[in-house]
Amino acid sequence: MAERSTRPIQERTTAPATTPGALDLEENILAAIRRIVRAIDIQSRKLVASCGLTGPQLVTLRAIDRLGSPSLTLLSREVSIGKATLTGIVDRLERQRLVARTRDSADRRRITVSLTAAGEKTLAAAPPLLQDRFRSELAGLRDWERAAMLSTLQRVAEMLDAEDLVLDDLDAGPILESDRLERGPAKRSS
Amino acid sequence: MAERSTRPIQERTTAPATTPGALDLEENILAAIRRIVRAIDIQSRKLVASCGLTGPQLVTLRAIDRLGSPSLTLLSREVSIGKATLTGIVDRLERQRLVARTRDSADRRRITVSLTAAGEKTLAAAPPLLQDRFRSELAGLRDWERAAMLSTLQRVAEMLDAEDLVLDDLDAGPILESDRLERGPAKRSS
DNA sequence: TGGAATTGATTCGAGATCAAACGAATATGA
DNA sequence: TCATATTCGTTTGATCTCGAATCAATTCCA
Repeated sequence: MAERSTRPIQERTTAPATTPGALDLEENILAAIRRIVRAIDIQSRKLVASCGLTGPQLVTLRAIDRLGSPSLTLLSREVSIGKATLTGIVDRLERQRLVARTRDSADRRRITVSLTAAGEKTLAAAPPLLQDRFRSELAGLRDWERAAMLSTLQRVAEMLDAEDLVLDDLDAGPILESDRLERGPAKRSS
Repeated sequence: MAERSTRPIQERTTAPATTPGALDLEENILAAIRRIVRAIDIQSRKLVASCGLTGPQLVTLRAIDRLGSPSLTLLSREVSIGKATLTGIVDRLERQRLVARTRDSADRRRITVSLTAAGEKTLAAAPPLLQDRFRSELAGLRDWERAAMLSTLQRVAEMLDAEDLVLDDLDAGPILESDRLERGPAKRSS
């Protein structure tokens, strides 16, 4: 602090655009998100040590298992990862012999990805993606708290990404699946 | 839509591991976070087009402005970015002549980073970090809703990262500054 | 004083991330 | 039929991300 007084109000050249004070909120939101992202990334690296898979790799592996033998584009939509990125992830998964690429005979542009036996085995043995501490704290919450937490995260996600659904192509319908969890006001703006 | 009924309950190959149903919550939470991350990343790339700075670069620039001429380690803590990462970001910022590194004369291990005139100018002209749509929706919320949203995000961040505060070193005290916003129960676990 | 431990920053290695550009295959329309 | 458009996956280029290892400077203790 104390510094603060040295630099008056810092000349807000960029217009407030919203309510005064809202800017700080934005920065705090961003800061919280940054911390979340970082924590998940760090957890991902620990995962590598314990089972040889990174977070995105494990998420991808799970999605492949869930979807059967999806095409890359479908998989990309499912896990919210761009096709370009997914290509690299699948490359590394394939290098470890956990998945296999197959050209679709009907539509030869398509590549389907499927788990190998080793992949299934690895998947079955893989630890959870989130920190144990998070999971136990989560378990300690009341149902409505959990629901509210998820709901808030999904709300933020919607507010942020609905606008920019560009990502390579990604035109297909909404992928939202927020279980039943009523959507609240649902402010369908725009 | 319609798809929904096609995919029953999705064959859980991986064992539940906790309370049944809890896993789905985790996956949904993770999915929401992934979407948030992606949206922010995409926004970051748009930022580059509009002002030549990426999100992390802008965040860093702002923190430098706010802190005066911080050392890299302090800056690292402030923006929740590892020192290794920050070195690269500052490199690129320096390459653009927006900041300057200076060796601290008192402690010559330290490097302080400060804004150049060009950096200040760029910073003043930089657009907000979050999507306009997000910002306007945020502005449309009631005060308590905004507070609840921030509070939830911070709570999630706490639940996730308090455990893993390794990040190179990062031992110093809490950096939290969530303005006044009373912390609620404050569950000082551990 | 002088070696050991600590701290600050950088470098290295690996992976994730996206957009844009690309080549190949399929679909569409004239 | 054939040219054009669209879709699919990959490649390329740039950044971000971290931990671990490393080098330099400082502090600590004997």
